[in-house]
Amino acid sequence: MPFGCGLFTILVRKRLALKKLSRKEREFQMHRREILEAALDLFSEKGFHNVTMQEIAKESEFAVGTLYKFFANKEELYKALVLEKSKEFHPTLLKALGKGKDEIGCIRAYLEAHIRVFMDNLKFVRLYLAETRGARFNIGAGLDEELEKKHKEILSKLSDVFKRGIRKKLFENFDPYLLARALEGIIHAFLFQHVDDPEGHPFDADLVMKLFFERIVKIDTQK
Amino acid sequence: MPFGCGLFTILVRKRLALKKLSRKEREFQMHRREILEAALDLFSEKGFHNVTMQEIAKESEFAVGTLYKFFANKEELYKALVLEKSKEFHPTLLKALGKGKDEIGCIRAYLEAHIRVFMDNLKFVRLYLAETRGARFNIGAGLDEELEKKHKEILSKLSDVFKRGIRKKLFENFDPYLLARALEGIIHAFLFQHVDDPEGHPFDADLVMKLFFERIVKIDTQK
DNA sequence: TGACAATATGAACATGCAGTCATAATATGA
DNA sequence: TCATATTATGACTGCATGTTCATATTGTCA
Repeated sequence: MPFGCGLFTILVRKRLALKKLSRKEREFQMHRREILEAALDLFSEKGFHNVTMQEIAKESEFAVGTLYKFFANKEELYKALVLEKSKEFHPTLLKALGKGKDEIGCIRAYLEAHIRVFMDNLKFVRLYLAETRGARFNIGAGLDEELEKKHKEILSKLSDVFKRGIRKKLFENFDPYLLARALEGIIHAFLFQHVDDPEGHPFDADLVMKLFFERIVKIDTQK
Repeated sequence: MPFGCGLFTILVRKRLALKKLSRKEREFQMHRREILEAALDLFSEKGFHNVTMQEIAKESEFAVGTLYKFFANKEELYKALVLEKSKEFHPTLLKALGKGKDEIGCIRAYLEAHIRVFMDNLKFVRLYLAETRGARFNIGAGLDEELEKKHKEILSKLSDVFKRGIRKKLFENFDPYLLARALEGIIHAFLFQHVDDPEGHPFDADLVMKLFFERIVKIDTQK
């Protein structure tokens, strides 16, 4: 029986999770991570359907059969990759939203966290955006729902911040949810721009704050 | 030899393009369009890799072999679909950019055209955004370059408008290219929101204009 | 109407790849 | 060191699907 399966092992792992991992378990997790890392390189470069298990095997220096000791199939491998990475990000972003002194501070903290986290993980961002935005054609089902839920949660918390700001008369009375969407849209636009051409138009949290919050027209020509 | 190939036919088609098409030619184009229409339904629903030629054949009510009379292979079919649709949109958007009285008017006209065109073609928008944003994993090469060029052209013209507005002291002095990106980001964010939940948060050109151009904060708490 | 050309058809073929499993390699511990 | 258990391996299999082509169907015109 392969390591890491079966009821007994699950119980053992549960127990160990609270104390410390056995060498076996550490190695198992290490190998798992190596596979995911190799898979990330390939998937982010060529997309789910243009990567073969052979390639992942070669890149990670395991045999094809070994991959199936860690993941039930290609789809599960992909899901694990996207979901586990996302689970690192989402709490960071959510936490950041609670860190400001006032509502503007919260938005700013969120922005900074967002930019930092994404800049540090550009390879993953390609995958994440492919799943979050655009067409999510990569897998059958299961990934969508889970990611969608987390994404909605962030949008919801973000619009709560806007809502509070509006109630406090800090912000103009726009639809808070659309404000959240708009902010996200600007961030993504800049991230894309940056991915396309990292040297081109540098941007940071300051710039996004100014663009988003300050008025752009000087004279009032709105009808 | 299938209809529509060969030097002679090309010359004939060229001549006819100026006058009118033969019945044969009209039928050929009609069938071609029907295939593309069926393919659009399927691709926009399931993505390039999850649609088979069999399915396209069934949906379009042609035989598999017939599809290959119109398109060299699956990839060419997909390319034709995306490129031809894009070629309808891009000129509309570009033209709209020249239609305003002043720079704000141009942006407004662009926005209205953008929203209208996209709303009328939601099925295609899914594909377009999958190719334009996010990961463009669908095909080898060839589509990317052409679409990218057209997309850059619009961004460039859009930032020219911002540049003129800044020079005229109509707009604050932001990087015009980033303004263009930001506007596009907001539009896309709202479009996505709309695709996800058409009843939820309605938006129109007015709203985007206000969100983009008007300041959002009431009191000045910027650092 | 019939003879020929143009076009459509879908069963069959070829290929690529996800997933398996008998065997090899390695680790364990007596 | 050896017997046994554990884990890794990659050649192989089965299937899905893009593409072809011999045949059937339809259109054309005398």
